[in-house]
Amino acid sequence: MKRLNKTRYAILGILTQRPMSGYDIKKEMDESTQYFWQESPGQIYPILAKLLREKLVTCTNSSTSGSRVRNIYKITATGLKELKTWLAQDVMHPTPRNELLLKLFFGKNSADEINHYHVKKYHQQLKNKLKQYEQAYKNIKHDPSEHAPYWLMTLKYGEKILHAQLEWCDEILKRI
Amino acid sequence: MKRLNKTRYAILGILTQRPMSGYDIKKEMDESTQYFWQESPGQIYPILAKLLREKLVTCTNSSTSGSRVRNIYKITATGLKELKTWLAQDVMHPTPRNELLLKLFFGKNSADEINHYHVKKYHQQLKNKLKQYEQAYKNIKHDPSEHAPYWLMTLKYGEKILHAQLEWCDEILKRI
DNA sequence: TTTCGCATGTAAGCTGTTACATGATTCC
DNA sequence: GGAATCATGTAACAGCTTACATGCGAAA
Repeated sequence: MKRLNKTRYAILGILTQRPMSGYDIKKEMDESTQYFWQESPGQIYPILAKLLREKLVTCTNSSTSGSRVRNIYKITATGLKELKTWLAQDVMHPTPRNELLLKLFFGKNSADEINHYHVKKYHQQLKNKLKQYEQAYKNIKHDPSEHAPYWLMTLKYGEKILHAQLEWCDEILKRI
Repeated sequence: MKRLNKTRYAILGILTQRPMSGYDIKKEMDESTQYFWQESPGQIYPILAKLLREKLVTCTNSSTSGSRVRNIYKITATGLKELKTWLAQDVMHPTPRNELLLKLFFGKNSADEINHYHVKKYHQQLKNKLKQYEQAYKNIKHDPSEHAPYWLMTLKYGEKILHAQLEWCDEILKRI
């Protein structure tokens, strides 16, 4: 089973919203998908060039507007088709690594103050994240985009998980 | 901020249970940490050799027992010290990628039957996983190891998350 | 004028997986 | 005898991050 490049689909997907530059794509992801999908510029630019060669996107060089040069990419009909094909394919669910759990699993070798500290700190970070989710929720609710219902589903997922994680922290902190 | 190799600590941590061969380490992880940490043989063997060179483990070649050759690795005092240092260091919490959420985020470009299918299938897989967790829970409860309380904490985490994920699936399946 | 954000890209390097190679032993 | 499992390893390469290089325009 070969691994296939999902970055290309993430980029194509973002481009269904509107034509964008590589820089815009990065920013867009930082504002919307950052809790379950991130890309670095070192990935985006080379893959954008590849997508262009494969004619899945077109590029208009907007140097005409008097301001600085920006490469604006737009998804093509072929690109949209390729995206839809991928969307219909079965999803892989690899178990992500969790460093906190690994440390806790070996917790016997550590002082319990240390184990407690790790969980406590995690708890604090989760609470901050939850606030950001609540803010994002407000923003999307007023978004008239047709995509909004789907965005809400992914947000809902994050919230549910966060609450479960917070509950777990509370229980663990009582134990150690 | 450089990334540091966590595989070495996973291996050292497993070796605190008892001396083991590379093969055993793999099996041990498959049976205990597989829901939050996995390693492939292609990682384990080279890193074991490296740990040996750094004197964090020792190796006794048990060809004497008449059976086939097995390299049994044992953690040294230095190795244990290195493990403990790592255990005390702050934990990084990178957001793992989630392909299902990415597809759902782009769900507007897909038929809703497809979106529904993905979530439904995920739901089924989660239910199977939950059964495995319940089995693992029973096994650990009867384990007299001093590590057992910590193992239970990681298991608890998995259960909490699973329930949250299942709930989310139920809600989403009503919507699409 | 100098700093910051915009904007695009490249190169190096690490992590980790997959696939392959090899051969012994045990069980049916 | 043949299959499955035990057991150790290597090579190729995909994927991704980090750091770096470059330069424009706007604002302070």
